[in-house]
Amino acid sequence: MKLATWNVNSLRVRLPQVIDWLQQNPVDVLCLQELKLPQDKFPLDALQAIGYQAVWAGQPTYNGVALISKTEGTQVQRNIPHFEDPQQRVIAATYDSAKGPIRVISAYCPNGQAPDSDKYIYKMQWFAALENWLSDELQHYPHLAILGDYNVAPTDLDVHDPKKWEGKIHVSPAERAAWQKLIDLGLHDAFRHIHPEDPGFTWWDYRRGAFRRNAGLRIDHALLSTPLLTHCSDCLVDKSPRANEQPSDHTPVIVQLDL
Amino acid sequence: MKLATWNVNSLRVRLPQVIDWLQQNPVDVLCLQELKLPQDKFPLDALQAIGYQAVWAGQPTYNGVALISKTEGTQVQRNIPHFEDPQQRVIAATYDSAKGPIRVISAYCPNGQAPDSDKYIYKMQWFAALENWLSDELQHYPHLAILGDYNVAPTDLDVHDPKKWEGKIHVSPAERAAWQKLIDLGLHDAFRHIHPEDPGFTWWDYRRGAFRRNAGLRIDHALLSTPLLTHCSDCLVDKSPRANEQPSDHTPVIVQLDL
DNA sequence: GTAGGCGTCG
DNA sequence: CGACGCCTAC
Repeated sequence: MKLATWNVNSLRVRLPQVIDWLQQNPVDVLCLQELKLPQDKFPLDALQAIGYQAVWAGQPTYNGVALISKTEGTQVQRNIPHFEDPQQRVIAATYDSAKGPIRVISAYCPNGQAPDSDKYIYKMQWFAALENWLSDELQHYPHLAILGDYNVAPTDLDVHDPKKWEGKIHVSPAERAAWQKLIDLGLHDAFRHIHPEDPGFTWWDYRRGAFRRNAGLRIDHALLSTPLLTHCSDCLVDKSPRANEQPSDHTPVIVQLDL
Repeated sequence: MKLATWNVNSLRVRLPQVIDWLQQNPVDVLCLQELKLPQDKFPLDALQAIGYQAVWAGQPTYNGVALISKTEGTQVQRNIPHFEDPQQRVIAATYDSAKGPIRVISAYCPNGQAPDSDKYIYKMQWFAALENWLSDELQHYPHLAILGDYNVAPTDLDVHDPKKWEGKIHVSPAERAAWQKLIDLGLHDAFRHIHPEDPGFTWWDYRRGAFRRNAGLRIDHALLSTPLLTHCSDCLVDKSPRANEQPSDHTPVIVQLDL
């Protein structure tokens, strides 16, 4: 079973690339973030035409997440329960595997703007709510995978120029502490587990030729529950879509689960 | 010698189509309208790369005209003399031919919005200034051609559905009278001269599949001075660019001058 | 319907 | 830099 995550930065604009990518990479579940389209504008037909199903949570202009899958997802959950939020940042569904149900979550964690901003406070509250919810989910679903754009680079290895990023969002101590709390729930960073030394950047700023200079961050992650990690044989970043014509600033991360 | 006119509705967007069209149709002078780019953003390099020169008058967002030519134009005139106007709607230059100099003008006449609007008044004033200037120009340049988007359909033959257009801009009596005053200067409608019966639409609204239904207007014209008309052996509308992927709403008009 | 700007976001 | 919504223009 293959899972993947991709912040597409507008599904309307990126749909041809997503279709193309899925045909080249027929993963079982693709988690999307930043759909940037209202609930009723989701391009379900185009995805069904290539043999995929989908569940999604959209809103106009901002955010929006989806799960694109070969089989139908059940127990679909939009947003974090008990965390009232007009922003659509989470969708979860359960998929069948040979080893029983797998809970898959697509998450678009807040960006946080700047460490002294209201949006940073929201980011921290959001992570607290996520952690609280995940501790619950892990009770119900031992096989749990949460993939998405975390907007956190967990360590300096995940940052092209740690000096430059000091004191900025994505790397601040509070954000890294929030990340650690997720890990402490019994979740594992699949890419870092497989590649202890590879930076594995997943995002490059559109500006100043960041991709060309490989001036990136690793902020898109696949977190796996301990029982799932035992089945994880590979995790990789597919840099190629970042070199497309009209690219997203993020690129996909793929996890191979042998089950 | 071949002259042509094309309202491109953003040269930035249409540049590849213009390059392509010039390579298929290596006219001597191409008059462009609605560049929609500031003076310093004109894509001179791309045109030079295919062997063309250019003079232009740009402004941000709106209007803007150019003369793209194989040989250098001289006595370049931007705007109508003695008619102060921040809107860039006219550029003129002189080109050499076997029979002596030819004055070529690219004109983007005002749209006029609606017959009861301020913009309509401006349109009428603009035409008066144009007429005044052209009577002068004709004294200096017996071989004069003024090509462009006139935003006037001279007769009902130039309108797909004259009933529907009654009382609207492009066809109002005052606009047609302004057109007639240009004709009365000793200018001749090249297309209508060659094709007395062919509607020869040059513009189709982007909306409601107007091009598919051929619901167009003939509002782009080549006017020739009497001495030039004697050399005019053909005039045609090239509808093909209107069928392009991201088309302008206008399509080129080409004049063949045997000199 | 298809342009370009602006302001906002990331 | 490149999304979107809103505005204006044609």
